[in-house]
Amino acid sequence: MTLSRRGSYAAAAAICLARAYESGRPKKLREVSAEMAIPRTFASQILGDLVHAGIAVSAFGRDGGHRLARPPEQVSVAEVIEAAEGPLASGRCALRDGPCRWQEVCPLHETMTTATASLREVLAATSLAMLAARDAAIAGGTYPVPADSHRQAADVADSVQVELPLAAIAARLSAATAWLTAVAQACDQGEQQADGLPKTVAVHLSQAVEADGTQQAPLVWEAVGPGGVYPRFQGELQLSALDPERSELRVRGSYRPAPGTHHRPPGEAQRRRAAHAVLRDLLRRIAAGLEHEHAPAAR
Amino acid sequence: MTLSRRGSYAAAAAICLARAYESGRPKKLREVSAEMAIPRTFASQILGDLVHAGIAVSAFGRDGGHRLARPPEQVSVAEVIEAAEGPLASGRCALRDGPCRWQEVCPLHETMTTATASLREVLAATSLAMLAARDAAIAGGTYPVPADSHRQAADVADSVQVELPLAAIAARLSAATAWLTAVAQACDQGEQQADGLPKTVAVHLSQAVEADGTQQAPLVWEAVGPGGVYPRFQGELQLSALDPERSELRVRGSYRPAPGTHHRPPGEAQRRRAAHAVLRDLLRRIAAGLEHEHAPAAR
DNA sequence: CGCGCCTGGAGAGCGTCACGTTCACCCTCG
DNA sequence: CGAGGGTGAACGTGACGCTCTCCAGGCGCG
Ligand code: FES
Ligand code: FES
Repeated sequence: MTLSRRGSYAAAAAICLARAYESGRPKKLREVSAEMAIPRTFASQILGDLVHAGIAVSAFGRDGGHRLARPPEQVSVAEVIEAAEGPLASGRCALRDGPCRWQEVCPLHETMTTATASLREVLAATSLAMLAARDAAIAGGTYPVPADSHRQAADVADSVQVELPLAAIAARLSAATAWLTAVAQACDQGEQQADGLPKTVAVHLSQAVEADGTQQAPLVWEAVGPGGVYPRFQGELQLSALDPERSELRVRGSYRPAPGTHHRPPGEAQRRRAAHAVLRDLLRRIAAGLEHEHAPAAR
Repeated sequence: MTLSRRGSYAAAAAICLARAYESGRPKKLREVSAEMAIPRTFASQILGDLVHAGIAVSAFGRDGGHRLARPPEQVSVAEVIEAAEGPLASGRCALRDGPCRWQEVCPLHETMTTATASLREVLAATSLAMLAARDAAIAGGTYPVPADSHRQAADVADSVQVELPLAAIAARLSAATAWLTAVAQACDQGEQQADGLPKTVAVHLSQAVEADGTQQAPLVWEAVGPGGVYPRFQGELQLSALDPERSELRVRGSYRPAPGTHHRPPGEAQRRRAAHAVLRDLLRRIAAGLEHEHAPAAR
C-alpha cells in the first residue's frame, strides 16, 4: 500500500484547508501550492478532485479559493485519499479479470475483502482534524515521538553468528518482510509483560546495498498504539561473511523501550541494558528462524 | 489496494503449487501456466520471484519443475504477494519524498503505518493451505456462499425519494465509498441483534453508466466474518430525476440475511419481508445522509 | 565418458496505458 | 474590461505487462 503522488498531494492539500477552516475564508490556490510544495497547475487538479468528492467547495472571483465543505472533524482520511486515487475497494477480482461476482468467488476474495476493509477502517478512523492537530504538534515540537526520542533513546549495537553462507541469508532477507514482522512482534510481546496495550507492529527493511563485502540495509521497527507512534528501533542491519559457511549478522542503531513498562524514566545505564537485551533477543530470534528454515532445504 | 497482474499471477501460481505439494513431485512450468492461464514465458518470471523469496524451489532436468519450499500451511498470502509486488510496507513517506525518518515524521505517518500493518496482518493470517482448501471447496460446490446464495437469497427492490437535484446526488455518490460503508455498517449492526459476531463490512459501488436519463451502478454490499464470506446484497442502484429538484433512488437486486439471526431457515415470505425491511432501512439512511450533508452547502 | 534432450533462468526489448505535468481557456467581481 | 482565480483538455514520460532469445543445469542413453 503505497500512496501515489496524487494521493499524497491530496492529503497535504486537505491538511492545508483544514488549518484554514477556522478562519472561515477560502484558501487561494497559490497559497496551498506554496505551503505544501505542490506544483501550481497540478494543485488545481487535486483540489478539483476534492471538490468533486464533496469534501471542498470552490469559489471564483476576487475573494475566491477553496474551503472545506464540512468541519475537519467530519472528513476522514479515507475520503480524501479515495477522492484522489479512486475507490480503495476496487470491486475487481484480484485473481481473475472482471468484477467480483459472488456466484463464483475466487479463493482470495474473502481475504482481499477483509484486507481492504481493514485498511480503510483505519483510514476512515482518522479525521482531518486529527491530522491538522498532529501537524501543529509536530511543528511545535510537542508530538510524542520526536520529543521523547532524544530523552529515552539509547544507542546500541549487537551481533550474532549464523551457521549459513552469506548468500542464503541475503536471499532470505531480501523478501522477508512478512517474516521479520512476525519476529519483531514476538519480541514485542515478550518485552511488555507490564502493559497490555494493543499495538500494531511494522517493520521496514529497505533494499540492501553492498559495500566491500558487507551487505547493509536500513531497518526501522516500530509499533503503533492508541497513544500514538512508539518508534522502537531505527538503524541498520549489516551482513558479512565470516567464512564460506558462516556469516555474521550485526545490528546497530537507536532503540527506544516501550512506554508503560516503567513508571519512572529509568536511568541511562538501565535503559542501555534493557535496549541491549531486546536487541539481542531480536537477533537471536532472527538467527534461529534463518537456521530453522534452511535446515529442511539443506538436507 | 488493488493487486497488479504480477501479484495475482503469483497468487494463482502459489495455489497451483500448493495443490501439488502433497504429491511431492515438482510441478512443471507449462502445467502451472496452463492450469492458471498465465502466459508461459511470464510464468517463468513469476515463479522466479517465488523462488527468490524462498517460497518455492526449482529443479532442472527431466523431472524438474517448481515446488513449494515449505508446506502450504507455513506460507502466508502476504509473503506471496510481497514476493511479486515488493514490500507492502514501503518505508517511504506518504506525504513527502524520501524514507520515513522518525526524527521528523509527517502527520500521516501514524495512520499509514497502522493501515499498512493492519492490511498485511490480514494477508499474513491467510495461508496457502487455506487458499487451496477454499479453491477445492469452490470447485466442489461446497464453499459456504454459493451453496447458500440460491437457497436463502431473496430478490427485492425498493425506492426512495430525495429532495435534491439529480446532479448533486450523482456527484456525491460517485466518490462516496467511505460514507456508504459507514451507512451499510450501521444497517448491519441494526439488523443483527441476535448474533454478535465481529464482521467487516465492505461496499463496492462501481462506476455509474447513464442510460436514457437514469444513472445506474452495480452495487455489492458484503460482510466478512470468521465463518467465511456472507454476501449480503448484490444488485444495482438506479438514480433518476423526478423533477429538477427531486430525484428517485432505486435499488434492485438479491439480498441474503445474515446467518445466525434465525435458528431455522425462515420461510420464503418471511425472508422477503426481512430483506425488504433491511433494504428500506439502507435506502432511508442513504437519503437522510444525502439530504443532511447537502443542507449546509445549500444555505 | 560424452552427447543430446528436457527442464528452468536471465536479460533485453517492445507496446501500452496511467500518471504527472503543462497549457490555453473560462468564469466572476470590482 | 481586466485582473484574479479556477477548469478542462492535451501532452510527454515512465512503469508495467508481455514476448523473444539465448544460456545453463540435470538426466538418460549410447
Ligand atoms: S472474486 Fe476474486 S477477489 Fe473477489
Ligand atoms: S513520515 Fe510520512 S508516512 Fe512516515
